Amino acid sequence: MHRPWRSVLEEIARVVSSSVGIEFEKVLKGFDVPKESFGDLTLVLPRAGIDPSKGEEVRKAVEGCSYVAKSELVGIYLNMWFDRARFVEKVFRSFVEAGNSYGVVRFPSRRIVVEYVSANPVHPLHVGAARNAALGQALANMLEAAGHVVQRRFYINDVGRQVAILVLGIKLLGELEPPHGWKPDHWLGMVYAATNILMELKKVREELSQVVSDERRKELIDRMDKLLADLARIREALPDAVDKLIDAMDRVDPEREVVEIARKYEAGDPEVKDFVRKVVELCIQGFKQTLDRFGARFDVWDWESDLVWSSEVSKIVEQLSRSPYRTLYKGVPAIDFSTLLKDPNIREKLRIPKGLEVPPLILMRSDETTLYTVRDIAYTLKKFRDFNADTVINVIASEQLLPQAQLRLALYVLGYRKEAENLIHYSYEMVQLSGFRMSSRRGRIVTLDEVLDEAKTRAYAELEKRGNPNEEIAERIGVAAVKFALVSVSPNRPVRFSWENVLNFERNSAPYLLYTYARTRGILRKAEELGIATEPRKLLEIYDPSFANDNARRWRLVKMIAELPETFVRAVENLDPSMLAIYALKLADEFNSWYDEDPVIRESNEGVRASKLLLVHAVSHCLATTLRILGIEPLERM
RNA sequence: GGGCCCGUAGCUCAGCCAGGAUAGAGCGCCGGCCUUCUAAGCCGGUGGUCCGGGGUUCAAAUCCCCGCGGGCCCGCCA
Repeated sequence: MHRPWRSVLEEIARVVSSSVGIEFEKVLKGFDVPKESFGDLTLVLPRAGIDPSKGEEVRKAVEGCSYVAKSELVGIYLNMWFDRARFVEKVFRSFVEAGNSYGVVRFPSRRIVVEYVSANPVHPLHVGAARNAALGQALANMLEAAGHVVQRRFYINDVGRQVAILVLGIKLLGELEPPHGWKPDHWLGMVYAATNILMELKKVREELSQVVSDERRKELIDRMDKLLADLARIREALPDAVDKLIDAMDRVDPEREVVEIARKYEAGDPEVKDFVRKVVELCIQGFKQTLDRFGARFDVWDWESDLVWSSEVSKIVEQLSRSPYRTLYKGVPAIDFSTLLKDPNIREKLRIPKGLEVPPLILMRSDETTLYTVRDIAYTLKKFRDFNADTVINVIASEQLLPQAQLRLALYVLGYRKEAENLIHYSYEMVQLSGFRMSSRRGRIVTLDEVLDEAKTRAYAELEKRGNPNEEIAERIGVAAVKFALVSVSPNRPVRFSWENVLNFERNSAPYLLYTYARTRGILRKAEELGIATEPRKLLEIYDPSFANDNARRWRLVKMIAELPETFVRAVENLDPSMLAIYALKLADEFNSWYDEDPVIRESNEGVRASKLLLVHAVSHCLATTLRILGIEPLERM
């Protein structure tokens, strides 16, 4: 395991530990990276549990450590300057020896299921799903890099009202073939929204036909206007279909039909089953195109309906019904968690916030159809079972906190304690649109497809400006820009979507990182063309370890190279890939500054040039490693 | 009413979980740098009651409490 930074710190900590008799771990915690003028490393004495009066003693001990060239005691701080040449040697050796695996640290391997995206198959994926996809893939990549065995799953929510509404729309339209030029999920999304709106309009009109107060009447008319405006927008795109739906809607009782479709589907009625599956599959087909483009891959696609038909869900209902926590809630069977939640240990084990009140989990509707969270219990168990998983991670927006808590509690009640403890709700805040609220039911969404298209267009324009337009490269840059924008902010901070934000191509962006990487590759390529050896092992034979002695930028870069494994460990422990994104940006910043003032190839001293080339290799590798984890494949040229 | 998350420069965000020395980037704005490894770059300048108030501490953007503002949730939806 190559962790140069860590091993240097450990060496110093050992010396300190034995000199003052404070535990090694405690000393390690006392280290901090100070401002540059204060050295490379500082030991905050009180934090390490060391009395500042013993400072001089510790300082003398530390000076005996081979990596410390100089030390200075300033108040409670013991500032240390490293022996740069020794440190450089350590870092370069680690880098070369580790080869491709430098920067990632293997953890004890676990089997982990990551469920992500799992968008409702009734409309195209929107920017919210994109954040999920970006986070989920980065998370899965990161865990894999850490040595875990990861399985990626997509849960197809084909049971329930939403799909039934879409199916009704398709049925009324009488065709399951998107018009020419339409991506299937986009078309279905329109049909879904139109059907939804028409159903609501019908309800509003019915209420209006009865006697209601003037105030209510005003409200209803207002709502009707809004619905009509949304409908008009859809009609612009699909006039024939909408007209046909308007017409057909008059002849049916849509509410009844929807309930009927949902009920028959759950019951496994062969005809309905066949038709619903066809519709949903069409939507999934559209999803797959987009997800593929976005780099979100899945090992398994699970159909929610399969769980219902296989009676796995009813078994859960049955088991829960026998539980002592069973109660009646508004006349239907439910599970009451309130007694369970009085036990603070259970709360802690199941990671349920201390003040959170969890409402009862209703086991089934009065018409005996199933409910989402109950179906999810069966699904969770399936995920654990199928993959023999140690951990299951659900990447789901924070708005689902409550049902996810119910899920863990229900597993606990069922006796699946290990599963309950190892089910992680990987929560993230949603993407907000400034200006308007997305509503898939109204057909008002910003789709991932249009965001990616726009990103590509902008990247293409930029490439054109530089005189080498290239479709494929534009696509990769565009997709990377969007992904990075969504994954580089920490998950529990809401992302405000704006085109400027997501399609930023300047600093703090994927294009900036890709550009920087391409620069590193450019140097190595050019060196080879000039007949300069660039093979790291060869360079290690002739390099000059003192090349950073009098150069702040070279030195900073070496330290940053040493830092990657530590950043990686922290990112894995916190399940936070955004830490890697932040690291990559800082590394790129430092590299670009260095690049500008300190030429590599024109360096006349062979040893120094070898050191510089090693540094370029290392930066190149660290950028590539972080980018790949974030789901971005670096480009050799831009 | 209760809960979760967020509040740091005009804007977008690091730093907070593991408290430490004058709080960091980018965008924007102003001014420089392309006969020298890719200017999607570099250098300099501008810009901050770290939402407010208490508390803990030798030390608080960071921990605790109380407020305020914003997003989300509290459904026989998913």
